[in-house]
Amino acid sequence: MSDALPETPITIVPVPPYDFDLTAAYATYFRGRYGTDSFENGVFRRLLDVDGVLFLSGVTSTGSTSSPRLSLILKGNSLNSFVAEKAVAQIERILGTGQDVNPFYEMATHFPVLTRLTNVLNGLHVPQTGSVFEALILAVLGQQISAQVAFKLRNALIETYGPRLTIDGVTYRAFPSPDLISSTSLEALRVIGLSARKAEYVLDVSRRITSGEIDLEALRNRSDEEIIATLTDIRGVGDWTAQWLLIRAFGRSDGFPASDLALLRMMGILHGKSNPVSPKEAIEFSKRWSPFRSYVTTYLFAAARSGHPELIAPADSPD
DNA sequence: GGCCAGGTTCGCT
DNA sequence: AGCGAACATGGC
Repeated sequence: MSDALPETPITIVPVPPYDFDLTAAYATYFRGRYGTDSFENGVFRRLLDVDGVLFLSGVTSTGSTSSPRLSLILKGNSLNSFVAEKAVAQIERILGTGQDVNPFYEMATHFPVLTRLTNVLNGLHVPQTGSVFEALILAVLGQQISAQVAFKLRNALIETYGPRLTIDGVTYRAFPSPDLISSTSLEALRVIGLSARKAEYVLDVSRRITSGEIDLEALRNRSDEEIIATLTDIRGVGDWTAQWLLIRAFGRSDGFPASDLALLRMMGILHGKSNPVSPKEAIEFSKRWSPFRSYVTTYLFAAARSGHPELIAPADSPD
């Protein structure tokens, strides 16, 4: 028997409730296509880099939110059961299938503002990035500038440095590894639109990872506090970036990017104000949502981006 | 044309 | 500790 499994569908059973459409849409920032990922016509695709070998994954839903089931098809040149297993694990993490949102929903029943979000966005899990490095670079590129510009910079970086694989006439890209970025120059990074400062951050962290000085993946076993301390020692990483990584790379439940302008504005609206709350107020207020602030943050952004801005409104009764 | 966007660092008090 | 400037680009 052969251990090759080309194009054999693999079944994944997420922890319910799980809304595949919503979660996959979030993974592509509700844009359909975002760098390495696409979600079009019900198919989520991503080019995976498994130990340097590239595979195209295609995921579709074959179940429902309350009884979820996903079908995964892998395509690549050297597919065998060993790498397939790793690829499945990656997809499960990226699509957050193993997360259990029920404890969060239980807490949400105590807060009208949250109940509204969890009702409409029922089954949204928090998508994860392919690696901690990927989340870090995407976050640095997104610092301060508008989502529009961040989109452009991120795509340009992936286009320029991401390894590619062509399947059925379509070229897909994976996220560039630290060593692929390490060998570039500040000038080359500036050409694709990065500021001198962002270029320094990106190059610096890539080289420190390549040299072995930093091991971001090793942080997965550490506490939230240790992760934040280690990350914020890296040039270019402040509290905002570290908190976003807790949410999107480490899958922690209580990340909260308190200096995020969009988040502060949304929380201002929840308070019935037209101006943003201060980071201090936001942290104070958010304590009642602990330890599920990653979910609150994700659901607020999902509401704003997915065509449900009305969900972000003051509660009828105070929280 | 100016100002601000899903921040961070650096160089001042 | 706390504050202001600089940073790149695009949209209003």
